[in-house]
Amino acid sequence: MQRTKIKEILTQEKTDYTVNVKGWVRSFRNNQFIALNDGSCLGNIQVVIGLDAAEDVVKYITNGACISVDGTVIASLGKGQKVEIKADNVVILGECDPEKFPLQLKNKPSLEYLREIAHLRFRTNTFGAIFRVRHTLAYAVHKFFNDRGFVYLHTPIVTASDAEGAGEMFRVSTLPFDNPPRLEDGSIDYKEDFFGRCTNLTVSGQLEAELGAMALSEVYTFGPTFRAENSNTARHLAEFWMIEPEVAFNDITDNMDLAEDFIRYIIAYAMEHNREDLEFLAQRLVDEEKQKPMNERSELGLIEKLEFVLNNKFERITYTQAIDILLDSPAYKKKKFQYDVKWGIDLQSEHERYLVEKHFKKPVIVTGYPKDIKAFYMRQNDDGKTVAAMDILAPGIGEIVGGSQREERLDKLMTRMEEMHIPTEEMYWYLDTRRFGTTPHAGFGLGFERMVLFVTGMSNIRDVIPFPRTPKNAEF
RNA sequence: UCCUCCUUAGCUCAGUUGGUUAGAGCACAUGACUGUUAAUCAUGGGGUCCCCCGUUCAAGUCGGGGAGGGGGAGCCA
Repeated sequence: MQRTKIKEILTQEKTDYTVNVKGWVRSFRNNQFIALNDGSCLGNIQVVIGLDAAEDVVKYITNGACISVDGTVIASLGKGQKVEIKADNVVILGECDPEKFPLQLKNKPSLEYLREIAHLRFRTNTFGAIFRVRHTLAYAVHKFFNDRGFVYLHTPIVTASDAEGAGEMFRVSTLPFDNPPRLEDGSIDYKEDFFGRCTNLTVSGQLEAELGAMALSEVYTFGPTFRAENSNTARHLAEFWMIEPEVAFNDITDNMDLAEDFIRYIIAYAMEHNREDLEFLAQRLVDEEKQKPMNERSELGLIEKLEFVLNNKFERITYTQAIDILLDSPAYKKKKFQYDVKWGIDLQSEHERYLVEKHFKKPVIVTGYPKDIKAFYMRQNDDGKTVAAMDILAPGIGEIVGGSQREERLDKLMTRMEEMHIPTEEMYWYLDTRRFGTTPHAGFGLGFERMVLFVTGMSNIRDVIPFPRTPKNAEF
């Protein structure tokens, strides 16, 4: 018999038909009632077996075991579920020794413990919900851009460009570690390496995305990104997924509009398609925060927070305005900030948090940063001091989007690169777009895991990617 | 990398002023019961108290060092 997904049985609520279901046992009560989950949805189907069931089958129906059930869907005789399966035949597909199985759901295992058994944590309600939501968000990313005529551009994972300065990079090499070929001055001879030059894993697909945009008009990337920073925080990964749209003819305002539409669209898509999972995650957050003092709890529930983002425009301010707000804030006057505030500084986490969580209480887009704290490719404003950068700051997450209008004027771009000691000859391919048919264009990068954090209400980025890579951790 | 907290049974955690035999719930085993919803009840097995060194008559408990993890910060997205 063809397998039926548990989601289909639970949502249709039809009765009196025969089915086959397969899944993993979540609980087995009273030698009669199996809570079975196949990952198709949050809920379990209750499978009822007779008290006369074969003993050599019953003894292998343990938490974690994988079973196949043939039976009839009937209206449940008990309370707590509308339909259940009266089993005619149960086959043990995979035994699970309960004494050795590390995942004991009744103990409400901690997120930290589950991280250590990340290969099994998919079998919990929480991680099932997270990864279904993550999938939906990823799908919505492609749907959003596809519906608007963007081309999905696969930018390279291996790159020889280290010009962007977006952080430490992972070296890609086939040279022997212990005895690499060397030049006369003792430095490593990369001409002998696989690519004939020094190569690394990409830290951003932006520069290549710009090349595509300067012909295809609208492109986006969505791929893995690698940073070899020794960052040990709940918001950083060494391997993460980044989305980088790049649009010809867009200015900084178009760029902000695109980012806002994009964020709203994928949240709305998840709200529509993963309502049950999000409601479960909302309840999880409430339960988790019960242990916190009142003043540290979220003002809004998860669902309310997402609805708020859907229904309210993001606040748009300039960097200069942000500094003025901070200087005028009670927190500044009471010397609550650890880092000083003055025009020209890079905004610290505490400053961003104040703006987003205390002052505006909604996502904030900050534009017009001082050029000295931003990357070379950002378009210089007429004031000679600032660039057309934009950062979107989200409550609880911090920077979720970083973007800019790009400097399309060759002379200004070259001058800036020279000031920042970026080799213009090596970057000829980037500069060629400004030499041959240049035009204003803009784009941004969005950290996908940070988006998943925001939507699921989780607080550690290691819990929203299946197998997190962080300093000293590449397990699984 | 810095600050801070934590590490006791397979899991979650208690363990008083340093005191003699380290506990509970869950999980597991055996038995009972059978329309349960984290099923229930009874009985039972289960410990490198993270590691090393030290103080002490005596260390899970105090001190020093180390490892791993959490939270915050920096770097960064």
